[in-house]
Amino acid sequence: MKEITQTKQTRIQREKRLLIQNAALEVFSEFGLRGATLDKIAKTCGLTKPNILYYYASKDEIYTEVLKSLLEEWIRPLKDISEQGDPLTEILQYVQKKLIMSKTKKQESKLFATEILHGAPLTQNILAGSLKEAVDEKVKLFDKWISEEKIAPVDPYHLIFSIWSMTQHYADFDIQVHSLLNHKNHATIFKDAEHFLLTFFSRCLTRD
Amino acid sequence: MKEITQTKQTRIQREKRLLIQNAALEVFSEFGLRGATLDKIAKTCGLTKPNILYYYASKDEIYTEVLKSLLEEWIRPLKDISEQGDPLTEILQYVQKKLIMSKTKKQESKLFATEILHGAPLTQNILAGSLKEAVDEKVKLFDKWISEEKIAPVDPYHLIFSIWSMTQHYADFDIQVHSLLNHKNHATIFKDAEHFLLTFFSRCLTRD
DNA sequence: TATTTTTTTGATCAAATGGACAATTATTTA
DNA sequence: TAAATAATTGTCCATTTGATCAAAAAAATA
Repeated sequence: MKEITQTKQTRIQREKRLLIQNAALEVFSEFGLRGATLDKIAKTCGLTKPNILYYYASKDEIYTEVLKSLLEEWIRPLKDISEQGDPLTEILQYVQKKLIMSKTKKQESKLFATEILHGAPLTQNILAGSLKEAVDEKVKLFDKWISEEKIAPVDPYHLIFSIWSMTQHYADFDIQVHSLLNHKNHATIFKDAEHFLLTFFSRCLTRD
Repeated sequence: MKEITQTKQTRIQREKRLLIQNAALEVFSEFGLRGATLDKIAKTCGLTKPNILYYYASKDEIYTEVLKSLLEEWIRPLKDISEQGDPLTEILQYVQKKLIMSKTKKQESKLFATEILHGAPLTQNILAGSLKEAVDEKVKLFDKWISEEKIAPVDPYHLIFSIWSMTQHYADFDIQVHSLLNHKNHATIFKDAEHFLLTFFSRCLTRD
């Protein structure tokens, strides 16, 4: 097995690769690329180290693959913002979706954050590529909504940044959030966060 | 030199320790605790590896010291929020200060973010200690301002989280920000961000 | 200046770790 | 079922890296 063409994958190959990816996500998100070891990943998924290297040529290749599949998922909700819907509703729904992702995809959020934080060595092209495309498209839409006076005038890029940062904060900085909120119930925190964010953004987007 | 009592430090000790700390900040913020090597730190400050280990017992000790001195600086602007001032002005000034810190202390921001992201193994006690104290005090103040109807009612904890996340985003995710904004001029980005944030928060805090 | 103390460094070590490989085992296919 | 292919693993290797230490150099002190 040198080249795994997507169509010729064995059942075992599919299963094991997925197994490895899940373990890798867990380990990479906790320890980062350099802190993660093949041994840790191996132990996490119950395989041996050489067996992992039978499916992936290198540690870096695992990392890249995990990150790549993550990124597509990461962009998707943004693309769901519809020109047809009510502007404020569409944006608030996006905020909600992103917050839910922070709640249910914490590991993914942390891995992505670590990658960007350390210079995005493996994702620079994606940032400048498909992500930028998706963002630019929605920025145009927001500008249109602003010119039609359907939402208050704000810089659309910075609006998107604010949604990303505020929602992802609850995943990336969960330790801090929990620590400062006296380790309050997880569900409660997210309920409060949701209420705060929706209030916040609707106030901001419905004023001249 | 076994125990360095703060008062008995040599001139050389003070100089070299500072030299090492600066280099360590640079390297740790770029590569994280595990990605950073003593060799890199040594090369960055022009010392040899054993020489560094003459001043610090271990790599972890360097990391801890850098982080500790960073944290005090990090909390300070929060403490500056004054009960005497105009509530909205005080909060907006805090936002401004935090944004300036993101601009001028990018490395510190990234190092802190990485630490929290990976479970704050060395700062947990500080989070639960002095940071929590400072936050709780300001939360009380915000609650007071809300009850006096001087700012709009919002959850003060989440308000603080939102300020932190939105301002620090411009340091921590600078790669992404620059990439999506066509590598626009650095100063311009921060000017736009400032305008956005001030508009944003004043809208949110001046409504029923 | 002579002596003591501090600082610096070259050489070296042990542990961790990514990866290679041949031999073995399991699975698929003809 | 036999042959071929795929999957698994024990063993080993080379490199990296945090840390040690004794000897040399520099600086401080008496």
